[in-house]
Amino acid sequence: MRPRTSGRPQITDVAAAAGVSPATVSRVMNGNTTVAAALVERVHAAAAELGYVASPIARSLVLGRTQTVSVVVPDMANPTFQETLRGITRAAAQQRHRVLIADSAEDVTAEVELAREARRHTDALVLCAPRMPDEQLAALVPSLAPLVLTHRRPGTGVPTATADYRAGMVDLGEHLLGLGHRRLLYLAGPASSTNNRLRLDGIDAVRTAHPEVEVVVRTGGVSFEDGYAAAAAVRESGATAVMAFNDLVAMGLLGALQEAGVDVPEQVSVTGFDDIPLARWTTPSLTTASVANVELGALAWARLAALLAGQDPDEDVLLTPAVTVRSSTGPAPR
Amino acid sequence: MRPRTSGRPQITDVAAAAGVSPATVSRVMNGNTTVAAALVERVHAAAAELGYVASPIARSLVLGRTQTVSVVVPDMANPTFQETLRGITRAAAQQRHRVLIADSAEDVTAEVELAREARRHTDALVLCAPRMPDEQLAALVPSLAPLVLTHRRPGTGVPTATADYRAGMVDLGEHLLGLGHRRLLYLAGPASSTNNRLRLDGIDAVRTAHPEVEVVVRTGGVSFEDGYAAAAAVRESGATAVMAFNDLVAMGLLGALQEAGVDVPEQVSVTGFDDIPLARWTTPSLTTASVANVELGALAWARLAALLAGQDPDEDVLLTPAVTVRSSTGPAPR
DNA sequence: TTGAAAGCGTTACCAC
DNA sequence: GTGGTAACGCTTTCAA
Repeated sequence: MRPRTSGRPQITDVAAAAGVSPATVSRVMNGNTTVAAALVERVHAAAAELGYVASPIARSLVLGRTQTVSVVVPDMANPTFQETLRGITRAAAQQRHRVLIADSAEDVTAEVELAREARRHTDALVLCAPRMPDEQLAALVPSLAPLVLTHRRPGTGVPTATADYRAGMVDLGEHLLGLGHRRLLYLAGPASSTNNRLRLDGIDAVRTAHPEVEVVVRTGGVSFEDGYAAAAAVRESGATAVMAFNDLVAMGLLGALQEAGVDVPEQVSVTGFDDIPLARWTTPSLTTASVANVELGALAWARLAALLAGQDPDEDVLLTPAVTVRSSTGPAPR
Repeated sequence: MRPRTSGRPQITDVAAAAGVSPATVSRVMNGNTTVAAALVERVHAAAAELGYVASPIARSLVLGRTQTVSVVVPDMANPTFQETLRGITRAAAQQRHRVLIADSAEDVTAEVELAREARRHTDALVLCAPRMPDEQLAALVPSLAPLVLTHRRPGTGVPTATADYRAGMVDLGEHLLGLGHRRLLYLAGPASSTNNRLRLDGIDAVRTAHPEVEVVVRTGGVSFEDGYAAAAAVRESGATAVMAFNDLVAMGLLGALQEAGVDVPEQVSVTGFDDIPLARWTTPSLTTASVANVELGALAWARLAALLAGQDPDEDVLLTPAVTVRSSTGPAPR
């Protein structure tokens, strides 16, 4: 016979101490009301005495659920995913669920296996901004369900919570046009990125709505460094307003322009995207499109919770980013 | 008889398909070498055919381990803990361990219960910057072990990985003194915070080493807003150099000073602490003490891994923050 | 080398 | 109401 592996008291210990059967202890611990008050009392006393808490693993095995969900993010260092993860975690905690986290480090191959793995250990899965192509995702869905997506467009039949990047871009564009700008520059993100694609769609919508306006697109990037490096291209372009792919790029650009003696917003207006916490604190503070990622996370959890409860999740979420006007945009020069 | 709860193939299915016993399947799946090559072959084929993967829950129950550890952080929105969490997660993933995350939202009461809860579900626990007092922590240790602490001083007998905030403060002070500053101001963090206590110790060390230097202490805070609000106090103090509790406070101060037309570093030098990702991108860029939190996380994992393997963890980590000189500090005026 | 069977610690069905 | 006991899906001892 093997020695008892855990030093912790078990249900049989409590049962013996209370002079009842394990079944009764289980009933009491789970709040089953069909137990005589006297026994309930004795069981609680015995459990408290021994410091008994049921083994979650054993419960998971018999109940078929872990009360835990997994979240797979492409990059834990990215503020967007940090916020989303926070939203999910806090919402899940409210309903006594735990969150297992997996970071794919932007590796598409790893992402697939990580998702499978993570899902196996938990009851459900949130894929944040999955990088894998639609077909691959669609093929995975059955084995990953219950599944919710964030930062990715609906279309796979999976409940989704994301932001309307296209609309955000349009709104930023309109803001700049309203300030009199007629020559805009979009510093694009990675060509392969869905979110960049959506922003470009927004740019196209602006072009269509305002044929008199010129919108140039240049490759920018995703990071401070990329934005910093784009300063030269910005100055050459002759644009009076620059729309960066995200806040990081915008901040890098801001720094480079300042160093070059270019006044923002007097000479050039700059917009970001995302409204990361620091956007408010740059000099000048950054006009950007605020994406409510924490809320997005909470909404993703709500859909997952519905799925777990066997209910139909609410319809897909498409949060419209709010244009937050700060000091980095102003009237077009001259 | 209950219906089979999971739709997934089980070990008995594979055994049947391969014409062997479940025991043999288990042995093959776990790489036990005492199985005949022919059987190994057949089992692998059957498993692949059925898409069999052993249930982690069932394995956990019998093996007594989950291959999962918990990390409790006081605030997921805090860059320090995000970085530490990332360090832990990535290091753990390398050794095929998962991470369960819990956010106490700076609630000391919740922290204790959260830690207990999290630990029950996993093999071990990392407490990041636990806010609870020493005695309470010491009392909890037995029930939480294996346990590792980050961002907290050793002393409880628990393996610890933290940064030497005192030394960082001293080094920042010396940097400023080297620039000719003779009147410094420290914008203190929360009085209850251990990390503020350590920084104050550093301030005291500077005072002792340089009796001719005046170091004023004012309550600052922890956030951008706090730093922004401290600008007036800074100007009144007459200090030529300000040491902020952290980068966030320093950035808020930078913004307020800029708005007030105070030149940094020409009129006032400013230092932060932590070197969060954006410190490099403020204008002017921020001189600060860099704490290698990702590395700290990895080191915490290493200690936890040792504990899990039944080995003695390496000695406690006390990383010295590196003074990173950027543009927010310069020679004292006049 | 292989298989039977006894756990791992619960829950829930079925009797009483 | 309460207690036996068969699952839950796996690993590992023990025998053959």
